[in-house]
Amino acid sequence: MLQIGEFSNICQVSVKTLHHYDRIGLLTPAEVDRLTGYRYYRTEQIDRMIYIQRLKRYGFSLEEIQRLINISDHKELAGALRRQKDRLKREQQERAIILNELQTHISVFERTGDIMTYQKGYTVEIKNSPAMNVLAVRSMMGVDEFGKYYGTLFERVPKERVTPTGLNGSKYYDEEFNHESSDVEVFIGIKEKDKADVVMEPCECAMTVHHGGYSTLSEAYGAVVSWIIENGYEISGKPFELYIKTQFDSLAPDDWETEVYFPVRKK
Amino acid sequence: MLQIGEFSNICQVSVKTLHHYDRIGLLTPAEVDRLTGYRYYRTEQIDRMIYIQRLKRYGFSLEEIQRLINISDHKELAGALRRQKDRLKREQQERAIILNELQTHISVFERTGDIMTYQKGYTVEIKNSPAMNVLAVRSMMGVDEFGKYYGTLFERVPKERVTPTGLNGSKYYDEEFNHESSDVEVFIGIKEKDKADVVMEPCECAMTVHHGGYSTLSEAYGAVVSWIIENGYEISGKPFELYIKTQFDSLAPDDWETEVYFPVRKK
DNA sequence: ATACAGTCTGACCTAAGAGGAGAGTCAATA
DNA sequence: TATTGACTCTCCTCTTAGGTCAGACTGTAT
Repeated sequence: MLQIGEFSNICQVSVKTLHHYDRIGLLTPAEVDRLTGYRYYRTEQIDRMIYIQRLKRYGFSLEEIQRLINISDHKELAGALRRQKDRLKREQQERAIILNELQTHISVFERTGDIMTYQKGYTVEIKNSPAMNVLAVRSMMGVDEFGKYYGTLFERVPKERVTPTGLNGSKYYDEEFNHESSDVEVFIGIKEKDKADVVMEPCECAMTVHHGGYSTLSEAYGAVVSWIIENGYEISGKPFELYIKTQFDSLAPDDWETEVYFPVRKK
Repeated sequence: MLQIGEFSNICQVSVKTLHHYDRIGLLTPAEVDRLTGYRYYRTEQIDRMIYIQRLKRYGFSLEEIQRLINISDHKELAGALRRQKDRLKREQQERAIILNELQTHISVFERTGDIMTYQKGYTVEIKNSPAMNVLAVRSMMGVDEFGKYYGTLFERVPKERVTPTGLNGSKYYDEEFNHESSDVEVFIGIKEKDKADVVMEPCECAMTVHHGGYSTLSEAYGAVVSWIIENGYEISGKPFELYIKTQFDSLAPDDWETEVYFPVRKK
């Protein structure tokens, strides 16, 4: 039987952590002295502790670890691990993009001496949005679900014998911003007007082109809205984006291109 | 003047976030109605908000962002950004190692059907630790500072005209485990006994070899301690590690090799 | 006048422990 | 046997970056 201090040492975790795990029932000591409350652990519990630490390194929360430990089905467990692996991979990619961005930002800053230069490069102009016939689906969705919805749209292409124009985008219906779920319509342009879900008429828009990954798209939005206010226009409709160059053109995030449109009218 | 809702929309942050930033003084509205408490923002503040969001993406805390915004010196700011870049890079590397580990773990699990197999592979044996004469430095340090201390040791090699044996390691004096700072002695083996800081005599040890990155070293410790208890030995001294194959042999983490020693005696 | 959307403050909640206070416990020494 | 010092206990507060109500105002449109 090991005292909590010895056990903590062996497993390389703090006593505080063991207290915590006991409280939440993730790893309860093999024995607890009724009188003194002292916790005693068995050597067999080291394995469990090490397993827990490993799952924690893999990025699972303690709550998830609880569940994983109680899974007896091999396939279920393997599935959970594989999903976590995919999650980690996606996160790695996102962070790689951010790192790249930071690197660029630093070099721009060192050349120009202005920390804002990097985000001020938007040229906003008034332009008629293109007329488009689109297949569209509108729903509450998180940013990471866009792909799913585009999938369903592209599945309809052969079924409904329509011809994609290659011009795809999404429109934001939200009044207030929310990260997890927004009211978004994603759409793909098609040639056949009669088969379209929605016909988007051209309208006067303030527009800019965003270069780079989507994590900085809000800067383009900010730039356009600032421009609209400062130039005596007002917003007259919901904004939308057109994805001009994307990952599907096998380009790196740095080379992606997105057009941001805000319908406007002169005040 | 923009209401908080409009401003939140433009900048793609929630109203709550704006409340929060106001409270901590990171971004206070240009005007607050004395009577109603309503917050009003100016369009110029969009830039600042966007800058804040950008720094947040770079991984700075709000507190750090406060400080960064008030830095007027270019070099200082560039330095902070570069340090952050290095931090992100290091984290990326660590996560890449973990991802690799998880991948291996999954494939081992799918082959063996046992989730523990991966961490049970330690062969513990009784062995005399090698006699060593070492240059050593002992201090309270965090895991990430090891490199620094090794640097100071290697600087002494030419100065004191000693001959490294290539056998390097560290010894842990802590009773209780602590992540941020442990009482550690790092040492490098040298040939000259008379010039050594410490002469490590051979002693009976329970020993195992750990393959892979250092994040899982605690599993080797757990394995050895378990073995010691189960095989009727007791720990008679402080444990230490010898780094046999490391990054300095230009190997990937998977191929690193570390020997873990625990001085023991038969009970 | 009323409805309703927008906003306010304030209180409590999150994950995974860290830190500390004050009290009790264990084993070895004087 | 008494005491010391190390170890452990419970309980409390604190951390980040906001999210989630509740209850009360406010502003505008009908």
